[in-house]
Amino acid sequence: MTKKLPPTNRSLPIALIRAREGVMQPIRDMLAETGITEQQWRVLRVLAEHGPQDASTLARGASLLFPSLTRITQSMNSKGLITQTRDAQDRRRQMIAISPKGQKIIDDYAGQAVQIVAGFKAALGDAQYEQLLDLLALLDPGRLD
Amino acid sequence: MTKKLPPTNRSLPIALIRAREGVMQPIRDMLAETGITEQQWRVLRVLAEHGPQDASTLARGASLLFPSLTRITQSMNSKGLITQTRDAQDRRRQMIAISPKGQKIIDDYAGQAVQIVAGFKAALGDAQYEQLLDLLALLDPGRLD
DNA sequence: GGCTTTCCCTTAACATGTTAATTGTTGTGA
DNA sequence: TCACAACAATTAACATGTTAAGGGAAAGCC
Repeated sequence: MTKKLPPTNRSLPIALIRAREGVMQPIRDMLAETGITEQQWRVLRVLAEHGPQDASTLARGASLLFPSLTRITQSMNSKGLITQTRDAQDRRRQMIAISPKGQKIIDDYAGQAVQIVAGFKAALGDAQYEQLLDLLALLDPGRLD
Repeated sequence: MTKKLPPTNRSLPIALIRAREGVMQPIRDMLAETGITEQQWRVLRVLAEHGPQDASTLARGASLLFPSLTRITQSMNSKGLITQTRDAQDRRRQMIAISPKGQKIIDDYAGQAVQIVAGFKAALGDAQYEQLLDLLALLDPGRLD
């Protein structure tokens, strides 16, 4: 029995890509006027939610690969959105914190972001929305929070 | 009532990223030995499933942006995985077809790919798996197939 | 025909994803 | 203490994501 690939419109990886596309488009539109990218927005959110932390923790929290995070934090530091300080005890480790300027972006746009997500929630219905999050969490490789 | 952002671990965009990460990792591991990328695999799959087609149709089918597709097809053409011919009637249009070498990759690895997806399907259960695909389709911006 | 508009695709520029190699630091065991 | 493994972060190299601009070809209009 030669197993055949599912049609691409029922392919899980492709469905994930397309769903992400659909969800991100309005968010990207919103972020366009802030001058920051979607990933930089994630970094700010994680820092605002969990406070200052080292780069490894931040990478996990924002779901970014380390090399990406290195570039992103450099860029955000030069824009004054975050601060980076080397840990005194372990000089390999770097502590990253959100700056007032970064916090202001979060404060200014959190409302809009909530609205956008609320739109999707309404489109799916609360129950299905929560179930979707649950199912997605099952696919998450690092769900050890 | 100041609306607050949901915790990042219940954020839909982030959940989509993490789920995609989890699903793609084993697929990327498989593709590593083929020498092609995840996107090139998608292109081959769409061409194998739907036959030769112009670049615009292929871009939609493989969920790739046009500039990405231009680079990818150039690379795949030089590797002999696809063929590109300009349409005689409309010389703006480009027809793209899978080559025997490209088809061989599909044939050789389709079985493994099916196994990997079957693993996720088993982990979620058939019903939940299908429901996940349905929910994701609702978020797809271009679900006009 | 000549003009504009529209369409299909390509380039360009910059940011990120991804893997592998590298640098600087800390911990460890002989 | 000294060589060596383990660790945190960076750098490099290449592919893709994303937006904007460009270039050639077809379609419409006068």
